[in-house]
Amino acid sequence: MKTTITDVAKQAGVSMKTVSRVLNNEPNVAKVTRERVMRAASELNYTPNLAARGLASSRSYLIALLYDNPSPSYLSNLQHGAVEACRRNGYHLVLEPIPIEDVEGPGLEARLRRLSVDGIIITPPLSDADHLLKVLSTLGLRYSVVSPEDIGEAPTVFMDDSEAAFMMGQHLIELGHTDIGFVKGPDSHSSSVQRLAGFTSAMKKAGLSVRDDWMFSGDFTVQSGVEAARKLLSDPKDRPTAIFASNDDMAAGVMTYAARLGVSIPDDLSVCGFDDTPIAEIVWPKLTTIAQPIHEMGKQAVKMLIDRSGKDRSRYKMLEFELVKRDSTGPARSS
Amino acid sequence: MKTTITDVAKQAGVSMKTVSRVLNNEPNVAKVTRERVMRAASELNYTPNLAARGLASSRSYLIALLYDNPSPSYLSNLQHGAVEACRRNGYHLVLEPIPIEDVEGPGLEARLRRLSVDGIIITPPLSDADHLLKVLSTLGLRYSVVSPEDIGEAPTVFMDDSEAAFMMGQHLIELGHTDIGFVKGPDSHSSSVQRLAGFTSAMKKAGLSVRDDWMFSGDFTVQSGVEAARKLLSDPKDRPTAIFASNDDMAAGVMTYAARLGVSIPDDLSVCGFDDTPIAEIVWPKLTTIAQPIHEMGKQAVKMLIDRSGKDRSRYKMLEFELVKRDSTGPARSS
DNA sequence: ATTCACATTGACAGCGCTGTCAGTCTTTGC
DNA sequence: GCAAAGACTGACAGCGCTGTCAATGTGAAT
Repeated sequence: MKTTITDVAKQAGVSMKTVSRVLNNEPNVAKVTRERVMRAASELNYTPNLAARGLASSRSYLIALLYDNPSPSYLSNLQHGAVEACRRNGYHLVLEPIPIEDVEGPGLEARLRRLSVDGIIITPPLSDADHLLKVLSTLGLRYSVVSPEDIGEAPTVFMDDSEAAFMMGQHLIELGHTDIGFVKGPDSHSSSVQRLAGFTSAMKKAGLSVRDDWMFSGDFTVQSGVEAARKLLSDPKDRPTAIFASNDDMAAGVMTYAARLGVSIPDDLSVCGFDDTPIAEIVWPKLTTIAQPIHEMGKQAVKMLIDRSGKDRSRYKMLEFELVKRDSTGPARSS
Repeated sequence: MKTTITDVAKQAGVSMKTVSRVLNNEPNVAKVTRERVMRAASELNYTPNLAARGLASSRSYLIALLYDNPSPSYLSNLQHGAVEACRRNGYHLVLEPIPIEDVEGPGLEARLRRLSVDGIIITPPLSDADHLLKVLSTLGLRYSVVSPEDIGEAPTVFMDDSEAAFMMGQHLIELGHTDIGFVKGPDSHSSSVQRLAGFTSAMKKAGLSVRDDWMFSGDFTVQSGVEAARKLLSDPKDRPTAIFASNDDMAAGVMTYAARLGVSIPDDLSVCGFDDTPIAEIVWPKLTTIAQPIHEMGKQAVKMLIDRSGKDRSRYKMLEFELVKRDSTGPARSS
């Protein structure tokens, strides 16, 4: 029933190997031969058997995406980018959730070994799990990392979170704000650290200081943004005039709480976020934030895995972010 | 370097075939033998070669998820459910985006054939593409469908969109609303049709009618919700007191526009959505909506593919929705 | 004791493809 | 014109596993 390479070979009057060569775009096949084979293949509706190919060539044409519970929109963007790059090169993307708490566990190594893919993409927060990267290296698996930091010796795709936070800080400062609150992300994410650092350095450069009691840690959820806002805005006499949240969800939380309090944005309070997720356009007023090239990161992560021998041998790729000014930030009230 | 089944067999002092039996949990292996093999395998750190297994058994242990540009949170939920079910059964999930406009195209058949997975999951809006389902059947591929309608003869997982919309309609009516506007989704999604039908029937049952000029079509985006609200609320003298949007994004759009207009929710206007995406908790006031068991749908879709011979032979599975009452709907103003 | 069913095991032949290597046929350089 | 280099092609041996079928051992049934 199923047509094999042998059938095609017979039909085209050549050897199996030649058919294989044509199908894999190998050089050194005469043009006529190539065409004859192509025709035969399409006449017979031939479809290569991936398992057989994999067995013989020890390549699976699969790439795994390892992740742990990121925000849906982040994951979805990254995926799209990755899938797109995969498709363009004849690869497929398989999903592999790894709870970060399992990273140190015993089953991990077996699980990774069993994966049998041609390449693995590591996404935050897994990128911060040194142990994972070490195991991957030990097992000799190809992988690339999407990470806010360029660590280790694996191909890395990243964006300069720190620089972006710096620019956002400057944006607020240019608007005349001096009393700025900050909502941090969890310390375990290195992007949290980077973002804080960028903000702090912008403040320092402007000769401003960051008040400890205007700095709260959230966990990247809307709820934690609300909590942070509750504290930051507790004293009507002594409030920041701007709040920089480390991601959009927390910024949305801050805005929600401010609205409930009757604090008007951006007149009484400027708010900005980070990531440019869909919420940024949904909240009102629309959120000023940092747009990450997440889609592109997914693409690049795959490319670095596939272009094994390409000319572009750079080990890392830094992508550009964009400061998207919308309506949630405005000039500081001249009090 | 790589340990093969032969190595394990040697180490355990049995034949390859026996090792294979143990690894695949086949019956008729003596307990002692089984244990000896297990030990040998783990001592050697043996990992089966998937490609070889696939070639010999013509099974890939892969399941493909076909989708076209759904909302990130929908996709992500469904994926998680599907991946979870896959993992539990030793399968892996591969992503396969199919732009709906390609469904009728020439490349589709080849692409599907080439996929070589053990099962395929079709998600909306692809579930409405009859041609796609037909091709899959023709090719003899196993597939299951996630769809608001139970059509065709393939295993189907669904939720009663119509019933849910009916209940939401009743909810508004019970609150005393009689002037209700509706924001439809695109006609090409059968869920749009179902939701409208459910709403209409609730209205009819209460002896109310749906005004044509209070009914607008959106495309499931926030922006289209804004547009619809602009029209629905254009005449301050003659406005609906409640608006039922066919999904949360459009509901959020309606709320944003209402806020801009100074129309207070839920005092002046009740708004409700459908899907219970994360936005529902982010907007203020929080959105009354229908929670879909999307995660569970993903799981079931995989299960129906895998349990080929299970006892549970029912061809479809209807899952329960939940009407989540939050703060965006309230009693109609007694004018 | 003898037969028979069934549990347990192993030998062996591929699954459909690609890597290796060797063979033939053209070019090219001088 | 002749050798060397290159272009093109095919034979063949597996890749690592599972399906088939036959061989053996074991206890129950007669």
